[in-house]
Amino acid sequence: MTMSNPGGRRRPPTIHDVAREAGVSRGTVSRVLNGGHYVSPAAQEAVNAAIRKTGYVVNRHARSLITGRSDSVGFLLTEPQERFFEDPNFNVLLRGCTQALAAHDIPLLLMLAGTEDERRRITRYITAGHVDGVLLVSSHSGDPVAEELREAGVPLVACGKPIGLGSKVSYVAADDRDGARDMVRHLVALGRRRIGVVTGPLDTPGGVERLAGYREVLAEAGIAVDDRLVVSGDYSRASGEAGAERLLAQAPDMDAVFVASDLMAQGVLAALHRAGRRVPEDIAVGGFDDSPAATAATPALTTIRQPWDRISNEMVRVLLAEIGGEDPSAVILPTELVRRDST
Amino acid sequence: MTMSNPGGRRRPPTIHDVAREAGVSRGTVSRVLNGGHYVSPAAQEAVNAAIRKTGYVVNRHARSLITGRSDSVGFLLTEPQERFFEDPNFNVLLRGCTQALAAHDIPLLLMLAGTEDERRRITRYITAGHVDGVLLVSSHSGDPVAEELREAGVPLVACGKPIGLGSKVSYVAADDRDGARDMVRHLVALGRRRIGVVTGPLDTPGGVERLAGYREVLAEAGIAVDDRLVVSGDYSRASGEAGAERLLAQAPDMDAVFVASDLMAQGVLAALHRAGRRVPEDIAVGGFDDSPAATAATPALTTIRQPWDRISNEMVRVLLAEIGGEDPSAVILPTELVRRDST
DNA sequence: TTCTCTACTGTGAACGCTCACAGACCAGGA
DNA sequence: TCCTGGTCTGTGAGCGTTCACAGTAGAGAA
Repeated sequence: MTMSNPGGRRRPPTIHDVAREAGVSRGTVSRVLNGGHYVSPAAQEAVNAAIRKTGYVVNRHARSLITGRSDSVGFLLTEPQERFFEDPNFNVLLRGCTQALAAHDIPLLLMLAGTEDERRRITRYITAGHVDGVLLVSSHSGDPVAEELREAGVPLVACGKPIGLGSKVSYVAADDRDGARDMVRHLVALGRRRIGVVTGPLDTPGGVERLAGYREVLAEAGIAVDDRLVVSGDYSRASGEAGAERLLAQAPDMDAVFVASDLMAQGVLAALHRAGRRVPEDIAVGGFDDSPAATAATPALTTIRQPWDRISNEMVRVLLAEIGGEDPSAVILPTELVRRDST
Repeated sequence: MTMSNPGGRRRPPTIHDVAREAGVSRGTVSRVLNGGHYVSPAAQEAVNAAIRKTGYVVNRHARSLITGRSDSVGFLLTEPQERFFEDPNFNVLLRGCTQALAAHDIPLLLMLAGTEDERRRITRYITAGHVDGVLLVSSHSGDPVAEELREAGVPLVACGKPIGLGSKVSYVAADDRDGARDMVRHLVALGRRRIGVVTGPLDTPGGVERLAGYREVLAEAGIAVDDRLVVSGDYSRASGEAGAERLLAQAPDMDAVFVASDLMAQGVLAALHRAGRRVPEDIAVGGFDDSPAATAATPALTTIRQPWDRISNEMVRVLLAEIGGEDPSAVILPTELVRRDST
């Protein structure tokens, strides 16, 4: 075996090499590459054979240079990163998006905008057209990146309803309110009446909506809302622990608690255990997310399953549609109650 | 405010626009962009001002087309993905690499090669020169992707020592054996003599080395190795649980157990709890990784901290060096014993 | 003065691809 | 017969950048 370029990387074949090999012109090869319209079957076949023989792979830089598209999308994280990387849902989302994009042969660029500097750098990078669109993961309101990108006309799909922005940005979200309703109805159906809640941050849609669902069900069940039964957390385990302690102090007769995330619910379980309350006998605990934390908890957590696999698929679908010229759209996906041992 | 292109994305300024604005030629702008050698201070200043004024950002596609470099690197995951995404260390690694690369203004492309199809597609993509180098996360041996990439001459840095490949591939790893030694010495120092071990998969360096460290310390302490005290897991929580049950059945007098990952250790704790053994009174448990699972466990886990932040930094450093033409190199980083409540 | 050397600058020519266009060919209808 | 319209093909131009090269100007040496 002879090596024309030992130890290094060979000069890859170009569209020209393929054309010569197939005995056709560059134009014909290009047409085959882009859908094969207006190409005779004979030419089609010759080109495909030549591509296989030469091992040709299209040079995306050259293509992007002329088309103006980059055929890649960004996955942008604007939260303080620890929180998201700590969140098991994030993994599922990232994996799902990567796979859904891979099916379209589109690479995913991971971008973290933690500090102000990074934020600026990334905004420039994106608005310069280095990605065709952005999958945005940032639930907090008032995110300047999202606003800037929207103004620059960059196709954008958020995960969860962005509070700060107008209605002109696409998003995909689980039906938080309905999920919360399901869980609280479940607790009510178990005969519980002193139902506490540990909400998420109230500047996030998840925080607001899940609390709203809780209130609605109490109202429809004719149970008065007691402010001592409502505390807020920040989705972290520690905040769940602190929240449960506050609830126990304010309302010792609590017989159930709806926690707006599984991670917080883990903290709640720890606090209840420490306080000597049995779960679910004394206090039933319902989580939200159906993350790995739910099954890891003792007892295993009854929770609301968010359809993360579908969410990531929908985010990609909506983004590609928007890149293709369609108008922004919102997708709300249903949740599901998963009953385990904590209720 | 007038909008030349309302609603859409403006045509971004080119190097030509900058040159005109600054009253110099394309060449001079290009020189400023690439380090500023052989450029007069006056021209330098004029160009920088023009860049600020026009909001110019270099078109990486055009640059890549001519330089042959892509100025991006791939982060390649060849494991069955669930496992890695379940692994908290993976997050830290991914985050660390993204940040370390961002400091060099290099985007990270996330690539998952789960199925055979994906593997082929990604190999083609990479060898076609769409990334300058690859950060490889795959601890199992016999990985065909790594071998193919190495043969194609693609700069490559593995996380953990790749078992299958020759010595010609760079890697960065924690000192597994030394970490295991520290933990087992710690258990011995506590007076434990019937020390079990739940290893990782024995086709991974982590599996092999941590077991070797365990054996070394027992030997140096004059404790005979008892095969009934050695079981293997696959780093998953469930396998830890199963492993602990097997250990309890085979060696009921066990008074300590070294578990090769925190996630497995969580499973071990659950099994011990179910069996009515108190930790650490009856059985001391030592983990490995110092992942979030360690602090989340009850009791909080004594473990070996892997320096993931340093690992990701080193991986990026070594990869960039290799892209720059340096020879492959291996980096081994020290671990640290973190004492908590389980020992 | 003239020659050399260095610092600096501008100008084609690529890089590999797509796109618009023009032309060739063949069928069917007038 | 000629024309029309569809299918198919090749060609030149150009995307925005870097690179090699040629050239200019000024300082210092001969």
